[in-house]
Amino acid sequence: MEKESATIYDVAEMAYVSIATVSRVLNGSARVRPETRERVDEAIKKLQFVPSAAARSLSGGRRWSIGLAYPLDESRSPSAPHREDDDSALYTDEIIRGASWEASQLGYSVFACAIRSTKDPKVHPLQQLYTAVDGIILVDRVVNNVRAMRIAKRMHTVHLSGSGNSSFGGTIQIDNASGIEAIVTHLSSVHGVTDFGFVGGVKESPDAVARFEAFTRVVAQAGGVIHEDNVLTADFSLTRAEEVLGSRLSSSSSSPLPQAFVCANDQMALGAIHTLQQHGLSVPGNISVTGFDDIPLARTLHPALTTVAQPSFELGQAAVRMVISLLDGDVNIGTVETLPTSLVVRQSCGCSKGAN
Amino acid sequence: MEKESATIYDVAEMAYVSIATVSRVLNGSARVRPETRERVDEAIKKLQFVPSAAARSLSGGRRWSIGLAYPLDESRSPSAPHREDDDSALYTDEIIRGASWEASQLGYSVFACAIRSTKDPKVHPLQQLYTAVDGIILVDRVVNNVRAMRIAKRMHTVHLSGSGNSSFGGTIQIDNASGIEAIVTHLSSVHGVTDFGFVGGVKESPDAVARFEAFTRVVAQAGGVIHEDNVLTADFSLTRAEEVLGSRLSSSSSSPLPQAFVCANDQMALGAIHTLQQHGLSVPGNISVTGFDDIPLARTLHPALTTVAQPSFELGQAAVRMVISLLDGDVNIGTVETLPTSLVVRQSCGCSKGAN
DNA sequence: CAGTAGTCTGAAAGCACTTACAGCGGAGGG
DNA sequence: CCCTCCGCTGTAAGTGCTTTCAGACTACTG
Repeated sequence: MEKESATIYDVAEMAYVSIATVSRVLNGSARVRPETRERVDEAIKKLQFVPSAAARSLSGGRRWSIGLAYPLDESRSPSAPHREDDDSALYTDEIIRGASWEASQLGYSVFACAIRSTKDPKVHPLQQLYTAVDGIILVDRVVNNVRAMRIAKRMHTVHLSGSGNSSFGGTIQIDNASGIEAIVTHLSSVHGVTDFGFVGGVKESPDAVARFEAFTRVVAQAGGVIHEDNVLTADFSLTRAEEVLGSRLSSSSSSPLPQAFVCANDQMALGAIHTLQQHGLSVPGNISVTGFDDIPLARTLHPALTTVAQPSFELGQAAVRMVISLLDGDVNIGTVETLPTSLVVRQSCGCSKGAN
Repeated sequence: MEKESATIYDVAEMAYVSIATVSRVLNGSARVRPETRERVDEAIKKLQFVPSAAARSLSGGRRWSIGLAYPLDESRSPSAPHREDDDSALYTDEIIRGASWEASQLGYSVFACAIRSTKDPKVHPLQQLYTAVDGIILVDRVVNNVRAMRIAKRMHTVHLSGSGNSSFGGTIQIDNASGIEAIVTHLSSVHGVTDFGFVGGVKESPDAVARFEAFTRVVAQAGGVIHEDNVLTADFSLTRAEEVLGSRLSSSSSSPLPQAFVCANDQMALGAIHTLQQHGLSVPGNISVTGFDDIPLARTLHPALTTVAQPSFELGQAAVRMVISLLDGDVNIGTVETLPTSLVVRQSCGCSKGAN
């Protein structure tokens, strides 16, 4: 069953030159006499020769490809059907598209590899990947920090949505702070909200932390208040958000409900809206809810979700650009790039349909 | 800027053995004395050694990874914002997830690589990809047949949604015929449709051809009629479908409009519905419209689209399984596997909201 | 016409593995 | 006690490329 193909030796033979010359033609680097180059090109075409990336990379050349590792949601198994709220994956897909597009502009290609966190095979997929590429993009927390460090030690790495404190590669992050700021400011100035609640994510996520910090800061600046009972922590999932908010509503808290719940992502906002409605509260009639991410579902919902859009495509592009800069030595380890977010006003904040 | 890592030599030195023995431990193949093996394992751990996939594959070993090439929609560029009907991409994403999942079950990883058709760089991304993997999955028509042949010559290949006449690899296709059959039968027996119209795709697409053939055959079997004027050809896109249907409606045709338009995919069905509504026709009041693919948008539409669901995830899984079988020699070149489709009844055929 | 700079090309040394093949011991049989 | 065999390990060749170094040749100079 073995397949075989022409090698650089075959080309050299056919063109009456040495393999070194063929290599030069291939890489366009050194000066080769035009007629020689032509002979070689012809032989390449005739033999349908394609240089082996394996050999090429072994000998230290560039592979012109960059790897992108992203988490494969475990809920996506053959047994589990597509879930409505499972659109978090879309976020990743869009990043991959941005990365692929940008890479192709720059003469690279990206190999995207899904990593299953629960699976720990003898040889990690990431290891396969990173010996086949020039640099690696790590989406969010595909791997733990230990492994990330290990990878970064032998491969140029950029983290997407990382904490930014990574001294072992580049980081691309979005401007969580200004996104939250826009939300809170809108709520405060347009809807007159002064009493705020928050539904946050896990503390391990840099994004979650950044969003919460920005939240408390901006609310204080706007002169609003936050009752401790109204600061909830879920794990970025819809169901967990429903649980924590459910128990908050059932408990006899001393503080009143806030006028608005700011959620750290859209999934949790959906959960929050659902739970509030179940408890007989109208959104945004009785209480406003906002999200973060702008997943596609957010716009078709009733009420449509007011949220913060992340430039997913651009995130991918920026990551590719940074990896290549790292490769070329144009940029230093530890560089952090922050991409802007934009407020998307819909109805769940209290704005009417046509507004903005 | 160079990164470096431990090699097999370092491990050998630390464990007081030869590199051959290290290699044996790595591959678990030959018999190595337990205590020796232990020493080697220890050294590997201590040095955080990871074998270079490049070197490994150069010397003939398996890479334990398979490539997946898919088309990158050109409409997805930085300048073009996300379009509502652009969900065709989701189909691919789901295939990739299925493939990744299955591969990880079987100890492989998949590298997904987006191919831009309009871009023809000096070195094709596919070439990068296929020297880094053991086998390749080609989604739909990422590359033309010539290139596909060339690839298949030196690499085990399986086509997704290919024509199936490919003598140069395996093929996974969906059961277009029974999907269309289900649609037509439903339309005929439940809604009493006898006069059918069709909105088809480009002739180059095996899927388009198969769907149209099945359509004519089954309508005939059901005793229905098809007026030639009502057989429209678009290119799988929403806008093109709007155009061709628009000119059909404006023209003074001798034949009446059909009772139902069967469309070769969902995008075109959306276009058809929109155009019909623009011309003052109600769907499904005056005319039924059906799709094919079951894109997410199909269910949130008004009216919700009756369509045929493809098992995208399973498609990916099957493809991976077949590549590996090809690799192992368990299956022959030219094998074709057909996956079933399922009818999804919603409202655009005329069924009421709660039905089915 | 020798000297010298400048072009182009080839030989060969890696790169980090896998895998015959050979060799080295000790155990068992004659 | 020698020979054979077997289980384990090392030697070395091969994998397809890049790149350094040096050589061959041409084309100018003085």
